Amino acid sequence: MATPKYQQVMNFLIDFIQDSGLKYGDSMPTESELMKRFDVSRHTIRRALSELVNQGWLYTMQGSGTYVADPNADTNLSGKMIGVITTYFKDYIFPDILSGMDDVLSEEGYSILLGTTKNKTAREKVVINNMLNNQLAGLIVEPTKSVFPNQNIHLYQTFRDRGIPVIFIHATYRGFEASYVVEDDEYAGYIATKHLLDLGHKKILGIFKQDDMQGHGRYQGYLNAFEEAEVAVDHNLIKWFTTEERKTIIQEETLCQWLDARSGATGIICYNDQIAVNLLNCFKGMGIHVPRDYSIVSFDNSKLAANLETKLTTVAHPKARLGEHAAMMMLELMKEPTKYLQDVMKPELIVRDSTRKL
Amino acid sequence: MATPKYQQVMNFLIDFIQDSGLKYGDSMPTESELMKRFDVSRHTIRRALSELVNQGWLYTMQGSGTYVADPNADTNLSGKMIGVITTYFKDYIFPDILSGMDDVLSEEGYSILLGTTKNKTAREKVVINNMLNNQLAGLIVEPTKSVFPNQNIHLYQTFRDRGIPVIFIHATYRGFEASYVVEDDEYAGYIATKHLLDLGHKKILGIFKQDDMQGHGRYQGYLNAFEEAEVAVDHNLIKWFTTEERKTIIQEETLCQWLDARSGATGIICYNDQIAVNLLNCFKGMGIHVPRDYSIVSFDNSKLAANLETKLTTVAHPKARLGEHAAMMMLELMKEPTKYLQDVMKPELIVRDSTRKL
DNA sequence: AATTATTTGTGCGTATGTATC
DNA sequence: AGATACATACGCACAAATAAT
Repeated sequence: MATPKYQQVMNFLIDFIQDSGLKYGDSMPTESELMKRFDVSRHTIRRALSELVNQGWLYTMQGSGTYVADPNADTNLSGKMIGVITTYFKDYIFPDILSGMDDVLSEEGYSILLGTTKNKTAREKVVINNMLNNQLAGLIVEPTKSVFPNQNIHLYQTFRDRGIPVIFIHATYRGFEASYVVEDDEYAGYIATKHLLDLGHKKILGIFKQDDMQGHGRYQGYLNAFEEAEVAVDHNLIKWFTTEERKTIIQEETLCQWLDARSGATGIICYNDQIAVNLLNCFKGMGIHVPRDYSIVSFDNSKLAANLETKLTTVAHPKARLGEHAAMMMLELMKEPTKYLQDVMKPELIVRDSTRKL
Repeated sequence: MATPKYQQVMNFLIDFIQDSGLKYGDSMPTESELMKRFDVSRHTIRRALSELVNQGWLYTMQGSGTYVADPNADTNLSGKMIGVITTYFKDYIFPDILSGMDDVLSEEGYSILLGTTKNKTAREKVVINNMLNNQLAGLIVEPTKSVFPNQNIHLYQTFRDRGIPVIFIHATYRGFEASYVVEDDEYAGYIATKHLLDLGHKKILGIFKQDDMQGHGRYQGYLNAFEEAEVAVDHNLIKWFTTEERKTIIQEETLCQWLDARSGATGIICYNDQIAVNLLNCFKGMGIHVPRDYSIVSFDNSKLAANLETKLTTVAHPKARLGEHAAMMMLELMKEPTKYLQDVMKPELIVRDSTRKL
């Protein structure tokens, strides 16, 4: 015997449920009907049905009938989980994002299953596969190396094939239509640069991250501000760095050279607060004063920015609100998994002590 | 009929497995043996066994027999998860602790299932129950309101009954023997206070948290340092606060009164960096200078402490290392679930600019 | 190396209990 | 109250894999 009869019945019934588009609560044929249709004993039918109940396809009510189960319901034993994949979650803005999500999701009885990729696609693959093995109700992802074509996209597609909503935050993967909640990075870059231009700065250095979409977005905003102000952009003023270089990009020796070769610059747009803090520390050692010698605008408005000796002018990242929005979007998508929702959040400039009028 | 026969058989077999301490791979009685023993049909036995297989207790091999399954093995579909319950995880030290755990656990292919209690036992109960519904390989818990008798302890006991290791971090529940990784809070309070005493301070204010063990531990260390230095303790100098009061405890109006009534004090021991930061901000508005007017020592060495205008002298919390230790302990306990392990980590004093010699 | 007994897997038939409609 | 539908339970037969002889 190739495949046992009860398995044949199971396979038929699964196809039947999917093809005929049965929804939660729709009733299945009775056991005796199935006996006749498949010409097998009641025992065989019951075996098939009970396996399907166990797998979460069906549920039974004694005296009433057998019905199609809601795949997202808590009919199955496992608790409700939302997977969250981020690059990191230590320090900086991730705890706030996660906390915002938790506030919303825990209210609805969901727990967060956490995974970090450290911005490495190899780790991302491992993490996603691990998440696939758990029965998630939804998945929220901060993309890893979002500017590059990602070989893990088919894994995200697998979630959607299973009817599990996927939401990207912070950035998206190009060429992959999906729901997302992002900050308007271009606008952020624009208002940061415009602020310096408005203060009279013309020669403005830019330090941007090369391997995520945020860096590129903020850079584009930088260009837009210059274009609007009808000031020519000097591409020689831009410095790009990668995840791997993020800790070594700001060092006193190289920084000295870089600045000397670009004398006359009076403003700096800094990819984020962390880089800005490193910069300030370096400057301290070099006898460079902010904002006297350089006006600095950075991004994210992390805790650091407000507590430094020279408080940073920075573009506030929505953080907790972004997490909340993503979580609320998830709750919506779980009701209508076929939809794609988008949410672009406007950042806000916070002027502090690191910028001055020329 | 009260309970069906197959369920009676199931219950018996579960007890049998647990009581006789059967391990992974040990063989169960054969179906015919069980038929005789329970005097039921083969059908009933098979029904009981198949349910137990489904629940992950047993596995069968055709022609060979029925065997006890390894609860921690990946025989079951779900990915490997470690539950982590904390009071909060936003800002402050929790991201570091979690990050330390993640570094170790992700290496071994585990994901972290997160739950936050916001220091409320009602929420703790919900979170634990949610975790119980997921098949965890282990549970790491930061206790909620650890000084009070906790009505959720029986829930933690349930985990252990299922052979799932439970580790407490940060604090423990009184009267509940368990594995834990904690900071030596008493020692932390001792070295903080001793530092001020060594600098010549005698009248030292203390601000402590009332509803967790850390506060009490640090307070005890405070007392110990005074005792060792043979200086009498003035209990009037101590201020206690609760979770609910943590945001309002430091306010200019009340602070003024409090300090006036305790004139002559020159040092302050602050429950943690957050309180200390609030204190410094208040002092700024009141024209009080640190360390000129007061020497302040706080605890935790959070990111805040090093980036303030007046860099805080603080007792460094192991943070990431604590997370790593807890994770490594978990890996050990999963091999030997019956053991109880303990790890008390010594904190270290970091002297910065908020203290001075009298 | 082949046979045999043991053990689980598949399948049918029947009877009775119990909840629902 | 009765018909219907699922739940529990017993018994039998044979297949397939394994382990021991």
